[in-house]
Amino acid sequence: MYVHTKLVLSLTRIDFHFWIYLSVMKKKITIKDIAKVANVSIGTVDRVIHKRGKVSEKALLKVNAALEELNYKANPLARSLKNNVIYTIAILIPDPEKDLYWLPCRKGIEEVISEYEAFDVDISVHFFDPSKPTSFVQKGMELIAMCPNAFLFVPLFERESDRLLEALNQRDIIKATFNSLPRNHVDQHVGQDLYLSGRVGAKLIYDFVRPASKIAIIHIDEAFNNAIHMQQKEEGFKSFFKEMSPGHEIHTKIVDTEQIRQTLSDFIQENQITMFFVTTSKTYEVARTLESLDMAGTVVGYDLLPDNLSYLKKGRIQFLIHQAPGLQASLSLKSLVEKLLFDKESPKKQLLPIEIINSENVESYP
Amino acid sequence: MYVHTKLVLSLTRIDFHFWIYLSVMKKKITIKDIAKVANVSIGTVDRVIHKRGKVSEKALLKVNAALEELNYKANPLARSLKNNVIYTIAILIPDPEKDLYWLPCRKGIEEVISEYEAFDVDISVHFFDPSKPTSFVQKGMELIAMCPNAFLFVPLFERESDRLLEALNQRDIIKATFNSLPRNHVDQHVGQDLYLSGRVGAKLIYDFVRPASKIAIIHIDEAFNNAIHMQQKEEGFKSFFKEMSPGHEIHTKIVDTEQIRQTLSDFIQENQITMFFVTTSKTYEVARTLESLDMAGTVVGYDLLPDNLSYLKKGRIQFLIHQAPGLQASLSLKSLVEKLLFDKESPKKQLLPIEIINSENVESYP
DNA sequence: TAAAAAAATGTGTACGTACACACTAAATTA
DNA sequence: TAATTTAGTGTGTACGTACACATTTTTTTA
Repeated sequence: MYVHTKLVLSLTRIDFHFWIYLSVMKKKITIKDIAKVANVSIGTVDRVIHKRGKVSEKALLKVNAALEELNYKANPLARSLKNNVIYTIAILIPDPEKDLYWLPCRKGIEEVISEYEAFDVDISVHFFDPSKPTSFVQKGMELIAMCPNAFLFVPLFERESDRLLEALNQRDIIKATFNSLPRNHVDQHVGQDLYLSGRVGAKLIYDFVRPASKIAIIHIDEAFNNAIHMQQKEEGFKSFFKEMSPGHEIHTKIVDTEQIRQTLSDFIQENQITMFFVTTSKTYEVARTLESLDMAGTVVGYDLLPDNLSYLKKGRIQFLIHQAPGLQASLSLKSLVEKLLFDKESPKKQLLPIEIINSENVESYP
Repeated sequence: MYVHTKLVLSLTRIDFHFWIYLSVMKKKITIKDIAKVANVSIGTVDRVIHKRGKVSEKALLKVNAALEELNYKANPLARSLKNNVIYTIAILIPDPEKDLYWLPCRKGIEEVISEYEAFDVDISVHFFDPSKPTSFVQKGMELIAMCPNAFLFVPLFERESDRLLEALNQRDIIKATFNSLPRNHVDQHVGQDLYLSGRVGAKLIYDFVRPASKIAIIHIDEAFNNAIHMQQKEEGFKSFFKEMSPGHEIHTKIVDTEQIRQTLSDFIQENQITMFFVTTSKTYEVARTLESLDMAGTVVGYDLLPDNLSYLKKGRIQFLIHQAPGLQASLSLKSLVEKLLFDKESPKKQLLPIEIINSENVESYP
């Protein structure tokens, strides 16, 4: 990749420092170097590299040999500069105003946007209402119609996501998703293993379990049918207990956000539950209910929302599992940008670590 | 930053699609655009941007106005291309052959190297013997003498690191460190808050504590004097217990790697310790000792070494705190590369999250 | 007021890649 | 053998920035 610059100098005193300087210098291999070594013009080298024919067999051999020998790598900067195209990336995420969970996600995206402000990419963020699948499809279709080079979205709804993907297939748009569940035929997905996530929750609770402890899985959401992610967490959770403590009974409760406090309160008192695995970011609801009932309990749930954090510090939530929505968003966006600008390859499916948060290490998260 | 390209076209059928295409297209602002708007030559614009004078007040005003109005951002690609310099980065880390802990660190660096293979950076990795401070200084001095553009190292030893930093100050070399402890006057440091890290360990153990439990902090290392990081963890640990359970006695034991098993075994039996916070990656030594004594115990320690992982899965280690040496290394190297290539700014001090690992979420770590 | 000096401005070229176009040499046809 | 086609090759220019140098304009001096 590099060659030491050869040089022949009559070493006067002044030249001497120059020589030291140059002897350390390294030089990148360019097509010009290849052309020189293969004894052809840069045009021929270029034709070989891009395989657009019109090259004699003899020249082809020589150029390929030189390419190999000097280990040529095209300069991505020059390439990108010449390319002179502005790539567009459209992003569709749930409205953070409607659900606070998505706030870090927007923040992460905005950071990446300003990071690449000076580059030839045009990134735009759009929101849908997480409680309205139709808003998701509508906004999505609008964006797809504008034919961006890449479309990055949160596949919150199963069927609706597949509809968008179908539309994307018609056009030549890179398909990328993050968070929630990976769909088929997506070019790139960044997320977490939700089944494993459930097992992690189970292990955290298991460490506190006594034979008599009553355990419940709580799902808090308005659109449970579409949210398979909660089901996957439940499966993971149960699989762990099946292995470690097969006899232990585990209650499951789906709670609507309407009259949530009363429902929860009733459920807890009726069944005398003391250990809770909450599958969504609304974990604070359980902590709050326990607090109002003045009951002790072990609560493990999801995400670093302000309300969750305050209960974590008060000791009413023992652990939170961090889904890092911001990181997921920024990672997937970065991958897209670098793929477009420098055609850097990135893994098709990237599962981020499942991070365990307690009252202490929470301080180390931004 | 962008302008919609204006165009006036007589719309024949063929032109129509062309028009649609162009009307969506955006164009980056270049110095050429600025020159046009300010009604001067690009040379003048260039002089304004680089503040090298020889510009009339009138022109300066016009150019600055245009710069402001169009929100000009120099194209980092073109700039870097023109720059045409190969930057060198020298890296000095402990030899992974001598201490397995550093293996992911080397791996992380190698990944970044191949990631930027095609760019104008020349990154070289060098090793020192972590048990020999002199080897650290010697290798370090050699590298500094070669005058790289940046020098990235692990400040494992206090005094010796400061000696290197002094040498670096003589020359115009960017000073970067990761892992261990941040030193003064470094341009960039990536690490973890070790005091907080100790508190996290304390909290993890605290959740299991019964009034009668005997707790010990175990330091396993050969050169404790130089390793302030272990002291910081101890302080953090104790501070937590002082707050939460002031009366609880906490033993502290420094163990040399020589005759380690015997020493540990004796210590544990004599004091009837059941809960252990091990401040280094050699946590497996404690787990192994407990296993051989056939004693139950709670062990919290550091890092995902193979031996630690196997005891974690066996249940003989409850939690590991992940210091992510690989991530620290790759993050700091990336920052350096991007600073040199695109002069992207990065925070002077970056503290990574303290990650808690148990037998389940360990699967989600690479 | 002309000449000289200083200040301001514009032009040209390079970085490395990519591609259009012009060109030369060999192969085919009339 | 000349005219034409075709294969193979080389040259020139653009991308956006940065800087050296040439040129123009203004100011100062004689």
